Amino acid sequence: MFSNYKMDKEKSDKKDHILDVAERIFSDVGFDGASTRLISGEAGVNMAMLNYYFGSKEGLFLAVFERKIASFQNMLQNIGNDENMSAWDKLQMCIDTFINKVVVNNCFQRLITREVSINKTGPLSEKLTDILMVNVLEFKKIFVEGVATGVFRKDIDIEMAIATIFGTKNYISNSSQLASKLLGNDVSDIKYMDEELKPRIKNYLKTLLKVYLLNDNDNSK
Amino acid sequence: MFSNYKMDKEKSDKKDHILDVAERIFSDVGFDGASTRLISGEAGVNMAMLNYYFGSKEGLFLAVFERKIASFQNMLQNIGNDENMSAWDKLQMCIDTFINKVVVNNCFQRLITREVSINKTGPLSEKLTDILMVNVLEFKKIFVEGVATGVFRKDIDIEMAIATIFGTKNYISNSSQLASKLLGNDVSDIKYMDEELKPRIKNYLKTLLKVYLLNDNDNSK
DNA sequence: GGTTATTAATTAATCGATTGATTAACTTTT
DNA sequence: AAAAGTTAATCAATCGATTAATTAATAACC
Repeated sequence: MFSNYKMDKEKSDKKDHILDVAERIFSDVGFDGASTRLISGEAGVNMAMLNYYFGSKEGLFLAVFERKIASFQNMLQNIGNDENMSAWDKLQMCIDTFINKVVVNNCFQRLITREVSINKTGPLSEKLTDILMVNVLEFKKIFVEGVATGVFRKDIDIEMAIATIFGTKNYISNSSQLASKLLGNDVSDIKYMDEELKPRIKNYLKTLLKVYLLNDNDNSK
Repeated sequence: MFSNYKMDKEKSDKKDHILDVAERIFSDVGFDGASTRLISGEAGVNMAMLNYYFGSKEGLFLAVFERKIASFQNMLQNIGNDENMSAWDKLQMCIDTFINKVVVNNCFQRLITREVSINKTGPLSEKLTDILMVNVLEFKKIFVEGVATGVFRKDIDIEMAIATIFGTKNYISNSSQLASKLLGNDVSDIKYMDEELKPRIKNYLKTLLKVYLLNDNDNSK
């Protein structure tokens, strides 16, 4: 009983540790660039353990992916299902959640964007796309609600607005080098990221979408 | 004399052909995914020719890159240096040029975005970033001019607006699968791309930036 | 409860395949 | 004859995956 529990916990700890390391390395150098030798080496386990636990390199990658995605989707859905908020409030809150979450895990988000952009029509690429679509659809639901309730203008381009939210964020967080040159600051500096860049992105996106989406713009303010 | 010209032309044709093939393959499967055997095979040349002409696989990649980027940068600069246009007109024209150019070569743009997002601090990644920055700075110049001439509002976030232009476009064009699901159409369908999507992106970006940037918004229209 | 059989976990060594690059021989052009 | 272009063959390195052997943990049995 006790030993059973202990054993399960240790095993899961070890798996989690491998997933932690794999996530970091995948994010840094991409799927192709991350060798199983490097991952197992930095995780301090034998190379064969990766196949023993996850079947293959691709299985390891999917395990990393699935572990990561769950919590974020739950947060979005909880906001979307709140009855007491207007669509605009929901959208603002989702943007906050999105920027908070995704800037912390920006290396992981980079990984996803990169792998999805590869022209492979394999089950891996399909699966990644499907999971990303869940987030997209959460945003879309809010936009549709906003139009239906009259909070948003009727002539907005919902799909493009979604592309702007995700695209703007990706552009900043997907390439540290480019973003650092554009912004004149080191975006890998956590202090700058937390105290300046994150609030700036949030504020910008809200201001931008406010003038584009809302019916009752008060431009004098 | 004559034979010299002929020879140079044939050689350059051959080189160009290799670059054409390499560009397509690099764009489809990424730098790591593209083997020199595959490239040379599809180009119909011996594998050793790639090293003979371009020194290495990385040299070939840079050659592809540099050949591609020149014409686009010239177009942007010509627009930016036009004395007879307002900053807003320039920006609109740059957006048109950008969407036209980049949607045609979307696979190539995808390649750049992907490779730049890899956390390598090598000369290749640096060079890619530098070349991309040239385009970014062209846009920035227009924004700064717009603020200085009073055409744009003074409280706009220039860097973020740039991120929105590039980011929104990238989000649509970097993943065919995701974009197709978001838009409900096959974005790899050239007819749909040319007749519907491209005008839609242009119109959206102009409308969005107009309400965000301009001082004299006529929202009643 | 102690001993043994069974299963799970882990290791080192190695497999075949593929990678980018190079060599030396050969052909064409100058 | 010299130089440039081109080829097939091969290099060493690395890749993901697998094997067989060993150790650790669990179950079964007397």
